[in-house]
Amino acid sequence: MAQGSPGQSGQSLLFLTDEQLRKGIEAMFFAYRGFTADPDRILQEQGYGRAHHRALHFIHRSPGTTVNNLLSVLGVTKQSLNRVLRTLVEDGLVASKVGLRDKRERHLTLTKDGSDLERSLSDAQRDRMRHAYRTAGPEAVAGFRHVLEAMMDDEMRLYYDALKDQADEH
Amino acid sequence: MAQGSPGQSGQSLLFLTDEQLRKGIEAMFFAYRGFTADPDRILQEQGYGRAHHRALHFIHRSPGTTVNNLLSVLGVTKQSLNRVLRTLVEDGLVASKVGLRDKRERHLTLTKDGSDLERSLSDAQRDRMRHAYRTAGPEAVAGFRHVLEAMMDDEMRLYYDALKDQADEH
DNA sequence: CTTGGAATGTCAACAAGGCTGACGTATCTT
DNA sequence: AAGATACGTCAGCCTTGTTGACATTCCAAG
Repeated sequence: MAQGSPGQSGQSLLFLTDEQLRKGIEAMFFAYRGFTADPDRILQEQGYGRAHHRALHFIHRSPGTTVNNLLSVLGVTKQSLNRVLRTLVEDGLVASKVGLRDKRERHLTLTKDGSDLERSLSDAQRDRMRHAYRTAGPEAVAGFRHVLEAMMDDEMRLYYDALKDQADEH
Repeated sequence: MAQGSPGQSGQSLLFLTDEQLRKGIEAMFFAYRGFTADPDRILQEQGYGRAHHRALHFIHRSPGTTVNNLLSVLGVTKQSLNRVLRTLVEDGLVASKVGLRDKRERHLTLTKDGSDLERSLSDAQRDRMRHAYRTAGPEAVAGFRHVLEAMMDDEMRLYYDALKDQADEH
């Protein structure tokens, strides 16, 4: 039923057929596997999982962030995040400091060791991303970002934009 | 170190800076969450998980496929797949028939109920994909697919291309 | 000042869904 | 007849999601 009937409005809508959409869905599935494959290997060697990677990434991205902030961005429960965070703190990769203004808050930063691991993880992930970008070219990359941004939940796009803006002010 | 040194070859390589790559990485992260959000809601109502969705998707995509085929495409162990497959067969969503030529094989197809659930899942996922495609436009979509394909592992691209080709012959 | 509610973070227990390893049973294939 | 292949299963482990209960801290109303 959703097979775009031709001659819609002069502009071709062939890219919206169910078949094209299915290809996009499978592309997301297979590509995401590649996207996480390299960091996953490194993490496994160290006895960590993908959840640790996500925590390290966003702490690196927003040093001094609170547990609650991280919770919102990661979209998991605080109990789930806490387990991951605890091991990272115990292992000396993340520093958790009680807030000065509000002592209920914990401000999170990476230690030297944490930075080192984060770097090795994001280097691996960037290498693959760079390869994909270089292969596809600048215009494809613009389209890639465009589609992904349109695919996010509105709430998530806020976090995405906030991080993006934070990067722009320098 | 990976901040693209300017004046490389006349062509701008600004899209390969670490900052651009980081934005791409976060776009993948947030977009994938959106990508799975809608089916996840439906699945939860029915007491299933993402693993069931993947199985249903690829059985729908390649009716009569064998367990081994599915294993390769999904990239999980047979024990893991078997747990999911067993519940789907028990619940009457998937039919498992002994092979005619090779009786060791089981050929998997969706039942009426299985097709119904698969359709409701893929409708939800396609709706979001369609919205993203429509928002971004045909050229962006081409770029999107291009980058994703370059991001896959070679092995996975084989499965992706095989499925794609299968669709082309009609 | 006190007290109750809201916010923040921690501990405990459970479930889904990955994984490895070992094994059994049919069924090809040589 | 012997070995390889396809599939299923049992057992047990790990990561990472969930809910529920609880301690601490802050703030605002009385």
